[in-house]
Amino acid sequence: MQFRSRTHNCGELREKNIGENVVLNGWVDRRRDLGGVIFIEIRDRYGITQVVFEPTFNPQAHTEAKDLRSEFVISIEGIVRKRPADTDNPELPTGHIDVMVSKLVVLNEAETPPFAIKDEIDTHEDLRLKYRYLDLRRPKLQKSLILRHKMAQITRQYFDENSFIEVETPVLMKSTPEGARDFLVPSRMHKGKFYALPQSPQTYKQILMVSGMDRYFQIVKCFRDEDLRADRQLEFTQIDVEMSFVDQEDIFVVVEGLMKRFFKQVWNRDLDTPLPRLSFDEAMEKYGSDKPDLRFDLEMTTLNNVFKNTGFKVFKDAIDNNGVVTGLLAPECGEYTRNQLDVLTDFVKGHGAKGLIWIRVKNNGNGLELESPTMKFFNDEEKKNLIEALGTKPGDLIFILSGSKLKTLNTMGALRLEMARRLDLIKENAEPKLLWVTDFPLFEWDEESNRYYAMHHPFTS
RNA sequence: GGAGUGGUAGUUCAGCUGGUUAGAAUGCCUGCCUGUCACGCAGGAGGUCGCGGGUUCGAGUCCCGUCCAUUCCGCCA
Repeated sequence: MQFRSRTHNCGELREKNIGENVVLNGWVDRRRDLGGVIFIEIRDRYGITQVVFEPTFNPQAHTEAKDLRSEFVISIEGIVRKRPADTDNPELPTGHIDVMVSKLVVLNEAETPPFAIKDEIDTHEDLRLKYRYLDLRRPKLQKSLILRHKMAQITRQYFDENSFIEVETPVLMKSTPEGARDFLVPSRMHKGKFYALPQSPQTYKQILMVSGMDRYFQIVKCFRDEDLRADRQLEFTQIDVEMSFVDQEDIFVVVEGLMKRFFKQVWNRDLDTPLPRLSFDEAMEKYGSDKPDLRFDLEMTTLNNVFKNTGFKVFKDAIDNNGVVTGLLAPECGEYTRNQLDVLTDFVKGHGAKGLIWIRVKNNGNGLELESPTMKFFNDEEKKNLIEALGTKPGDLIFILSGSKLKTLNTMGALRLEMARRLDLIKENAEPKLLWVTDFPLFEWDEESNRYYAMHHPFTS
């Protein structure tokens, strides 16, 4: 069948094109058959354009258009027209015009798709993955791919401007002792032996530094054979960088420069630099995480000083064993029911805590009163100091956890995030809060094996 | 490796302490409709209730097993 190749994509026609004879190719996004007139929205990755079939203009095309269905791939030829008064669609960039069709060619028919090709769907991921080619037609996913492309371009340009060399490193390599499990590939030539897939290009980039390459980067796929999480895949891409003859400050400057450029060129936002910095110790004590979410204010407070002479055995044991007593103030949660508190107790138990101490803060007429099954273990001075340390008000709820330091702080950090979710503190369009976490310990004490083990370090892995 | 939650129409879900013909929305099909844009209106089709076993007069519903999905812990960072 004869048809012309496309003259425009589906996102670019404007009022200045009125009167032109154009050819569009794309997928049928939506069909509105009014009987006498048929509107088809035709979609490609650039956008959507409404095309019109009218029997008085072209009866044959109008008749053929009755059989169009979702996701048919079509080619249309027609005249760009200004839409009649009051029928513009301000939602579409192309919404001031439509195309009166003189010729329709169905390039491919389609079965009814198992889910709608639009952004707002709640179809389960397994079905979306089964029909990945359909899912990828959705504008949202197309935007994601385009975003990745754009960030890769920015990354290459930025590092090139700063004298970095992009080097591809091998994918089939010898196993190296990183933390995670290696993916293995059996070797045909060396029977019984295996290649490992890289968890990161760590060893190669160090060789490059020794070789005098001086500044290297790579946008590189890495593989870790560990159990999945919602935000964790077996394979992922990282921007890998290494520099010689530098100190920590130089690394901050280089990376902040890249982040600044991402924000500007991708979202047209100005990112203030230098970024705030937080030491690992401070991050753990205040937020219970080495990657704290600062988009909301809840902070944890270490209470070791408040309870340094306590008679409460649980706290005393923690403090004597170099552990921690940490508190979290949940504002205006004093009305939480016993049932809600039990759910939260189960939550921290799931993270390895033995239990959760909760205290309701009340007003008894002449001052604050703390109400909790645990209160009998605290003396008046401890109560007073606790109120002071947390700055609590009537109606608040206090949580306390105690135990070995990192584990307990981590658990409270998880509770902090959980409370933020429950209190809806993380707003949908909240400003991103970037920060550096510095001064990571090189080794961490492991209680179970009774030995130190190496912690990962943000600049080496 | 462990724990929780879920699996019912193409899709997303409802279905109470077990009880007549398993529902809704949307999608799909048919008809009507010349300016819609989530078009509208009328009608219709569509189900091995994940699978296997058990309890019961009777199971979508309760029990056991199993598979799959998902979230978290461990793990990883």
